[in-house]
Amino acid sequence: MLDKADWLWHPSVRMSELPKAYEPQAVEAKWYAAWIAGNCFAADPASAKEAYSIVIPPPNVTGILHLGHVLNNALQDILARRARQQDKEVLWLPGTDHAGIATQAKVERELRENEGRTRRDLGRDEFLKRVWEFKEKHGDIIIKQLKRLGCSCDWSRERFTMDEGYSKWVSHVFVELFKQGLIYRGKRIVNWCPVSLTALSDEEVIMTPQRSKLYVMKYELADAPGEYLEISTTRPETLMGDVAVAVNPKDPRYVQYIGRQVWRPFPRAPIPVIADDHVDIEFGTGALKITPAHDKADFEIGKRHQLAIIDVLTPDAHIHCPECPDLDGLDRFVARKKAVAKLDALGLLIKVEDYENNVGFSERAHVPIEPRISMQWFLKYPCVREATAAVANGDIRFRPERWAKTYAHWMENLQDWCISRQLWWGHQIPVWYHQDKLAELKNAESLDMADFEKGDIHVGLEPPADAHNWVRDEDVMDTWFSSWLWPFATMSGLEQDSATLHKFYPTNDLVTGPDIIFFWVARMIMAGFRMADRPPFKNVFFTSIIRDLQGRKMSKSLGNSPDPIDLMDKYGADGLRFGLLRIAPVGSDLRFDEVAVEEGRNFANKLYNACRFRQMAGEGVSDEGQVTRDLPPYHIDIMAKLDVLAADVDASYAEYRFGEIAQSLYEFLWNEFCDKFLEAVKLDLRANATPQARAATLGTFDRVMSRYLQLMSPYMPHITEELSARMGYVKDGEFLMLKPLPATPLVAMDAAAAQTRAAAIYETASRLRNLKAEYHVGSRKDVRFVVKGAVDWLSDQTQVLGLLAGAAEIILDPAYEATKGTPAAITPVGEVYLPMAGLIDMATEHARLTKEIEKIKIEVLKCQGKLGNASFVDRAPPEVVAQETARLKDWQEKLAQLGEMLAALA
RNA sequence: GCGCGCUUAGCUCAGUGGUAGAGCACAUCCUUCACACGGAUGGGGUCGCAGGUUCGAACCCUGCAGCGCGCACCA
Repeated sequence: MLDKADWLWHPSVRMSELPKAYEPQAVEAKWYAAWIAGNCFAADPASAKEAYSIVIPPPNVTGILHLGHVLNNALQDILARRARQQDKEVLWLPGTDHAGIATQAKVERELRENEGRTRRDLGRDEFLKRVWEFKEKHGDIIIKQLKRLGCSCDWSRERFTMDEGYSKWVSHVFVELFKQGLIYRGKRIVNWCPVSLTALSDEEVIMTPQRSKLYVMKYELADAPGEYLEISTTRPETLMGDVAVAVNPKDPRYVQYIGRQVWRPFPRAPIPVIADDHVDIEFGTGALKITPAHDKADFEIGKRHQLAIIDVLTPDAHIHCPECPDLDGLDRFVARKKAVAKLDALGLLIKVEDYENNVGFSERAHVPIEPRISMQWFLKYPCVREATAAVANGDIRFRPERWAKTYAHWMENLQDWCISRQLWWGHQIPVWYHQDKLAELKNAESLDMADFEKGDIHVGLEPPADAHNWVRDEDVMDTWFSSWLWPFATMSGLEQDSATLHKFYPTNDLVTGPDIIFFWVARMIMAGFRMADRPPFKNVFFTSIIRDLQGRKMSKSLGNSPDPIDLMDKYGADGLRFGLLRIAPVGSDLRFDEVAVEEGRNFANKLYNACRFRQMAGEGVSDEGQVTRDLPPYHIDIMAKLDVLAADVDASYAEYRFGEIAQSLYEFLWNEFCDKFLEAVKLDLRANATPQARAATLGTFDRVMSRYLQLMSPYMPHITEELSARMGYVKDGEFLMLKPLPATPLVAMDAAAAQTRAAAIYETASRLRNLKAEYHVGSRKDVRFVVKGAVDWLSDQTQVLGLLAGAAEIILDPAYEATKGTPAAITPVGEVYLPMAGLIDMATEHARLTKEIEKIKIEVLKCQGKLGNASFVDRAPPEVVAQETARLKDWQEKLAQLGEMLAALA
């Protein structure tokens, strides 16, 4: 048994003695600790209950929480908590990702800044030791932050993509796919990041429009001095790697040149003019220089024409060309300028045009990537057909559905995945090369099962027995090559946790951002089929991408990304969750405004105060007996509305319409429960109320509130748990979060008649308040209304109506003869009059109006002063000027109106 | 070039065939014993534009414009 003394509300502390404003911080920490102590988040694979599971999209192990995480994880928490209320056995499996490039880059930067050393200075083993230390130091920050948010993950099952068991799976899959012939090694053009010094997959390259230049130059024909071929290029710095000039065979301008040679200016050498269909006749001059080492298309053309490959760039994108000493060693962009100057000096530069083209940038290092030939490992995706079909036929359902199209399109155009990275932090490729064959293998064009079968390489989970004769491949695998196994591998170390896997795989819901649909979602689906013959999840919910109010993506460099921890300090975790969820649209991006979180906090406060009111109003003597027709209509009405709310919430969950749920919960509590019901029953809670009325009212309150708190619990778990405990809605030692949802509605009878009456009273009260305001007695409590032609049941409700309308008395007078000019309104309960006699004394009213007019005149002058001020009009934002202008107009109208009233009095 | 979204009040967004909505902001009133993180009242919208379908269109269809995103190409 857990010790409750330090966290449960002490009975001697009454609500009424508590602060007027809800203070979430202590409450949230207290309940999170209680849930952990109560083992509330643990998933039991042996349970007989229906299983419900989610795996967390693992955040980067050294990352820190941002708003995207908050939205994403709040949604998962809501789903997990809702499933527990539906009495399911819930597993929300947490963990972190080793994030190869990101983490390694962080440690390398720290190393450089603190010690002035590089990873190579340390060597692989020592460096990896440092990364692990870094991970130990920073690795649990984001986990702690998720706990602060209230996430109900089964922390006993926390996994890391480089855990021993997990790593074994990664290698195992590599070995399997290699033996299946889907993984091979080859020399290809890859996306090379010259800062991270590694290959990248196509998905890690961000195409960005750039303002650049198109250079037009000319190469002299070798057999016809003085005759030139014009060529356009954006990359003159690579021309030392040119091995040909290509033209389209259908281009009449150039047919005569095909098969002849032109002079490459530097290093000066003759290169052939070749014909290739790839060349676009329309573009530039229609002649294309071919640099197979530095362009993907050129590489293909080079292969078709058996051209040589001349690599003129180093891995960090400096020129390597000893034959051109003036360029050798220069950075690629410096060399570009120099090469252009050289061409110009040789008289070969014709013109330079401004030109916009797309340049691929490294996702992490934010520099242009370099197409580069290198030896890399590639994967031909497995189970493509099954994975494509699963989404197309609805076995896996995407929400919003339109992402299925994006997925299908990508699946149809799959390119082999470059899975090797020239990093140290990650899962090292489980391939060993035989010492004797090393040189040979290094230069091999490709490497696959054939080499394995010859015994030249070893591919396996363990090193070969005679390890000293073998050298292990130095590369590690792409991080996503481990994350794509996440749903499966987290539930099964190599020593299979078959019970967990059996109970909780496949998972029910995946909640993630649409930006990683290719990186992660699609690949997980393929891996799921490959590993378990089944899709890894049934539903994928794609969250909104969070932007700032200007519509820009949140980013560290823009500084437009609020720290969720600050927001939780200010507004509480519940306030942040609820506020964010309430504005999250279904299919589009979300523009974040801190005001939303403030509203979340305000809402928590409203809820807290509604409960505080109930506790102040009476001890726990509530009558929760049968709901009968004898109850006042307001009671039946609010209970019926609660039933509708529960049904609406249910339907919205089925459609994953989370914002709608939050909105319904918000409106019910604020507009229906507090503004209407609580106001209508206040009389019954006063000291002079009958004990029966009082008990009935407390009974209705408790029935509605206990169910309401339960419905709200997944969104605002802490405050609802707190209030349920304090109000006695859950027993000591039990938890609201584990309490199953009620199976039956509150109101079994037909509530229509009562609801009609309640609605009529609320509607009438609103009309009467309106009437009062219109006649400038909005704040007066001493008004009397007279109802003529009242509906027959109104006599029972005059007190409530008076309270709601802010009137001293509601008089039913079928024979009432209103004096001419008496304010009146037609209401659902009859004609209502507001006799003004005695309400307003001529002299006081005259004085009031005069005073009012003086005040307004000053305001008018103020506005006129501002607007008459040229610098204000010039400098203030247009909306402020418009606002002032509108204010001025308002004041002037008011002034005129009051003037008329004053004149009428006199 | 292909595809997908979006366009409704000053702002952020709901609203899918029947009298235009919410929150915030704004204006006025109220510190009345749950809550000023509150209550009441009010002003404010040719629902991007143009056609079409319909008794009736913010909603369905077509076209156009603007904004955003993804993919492909880019010498």
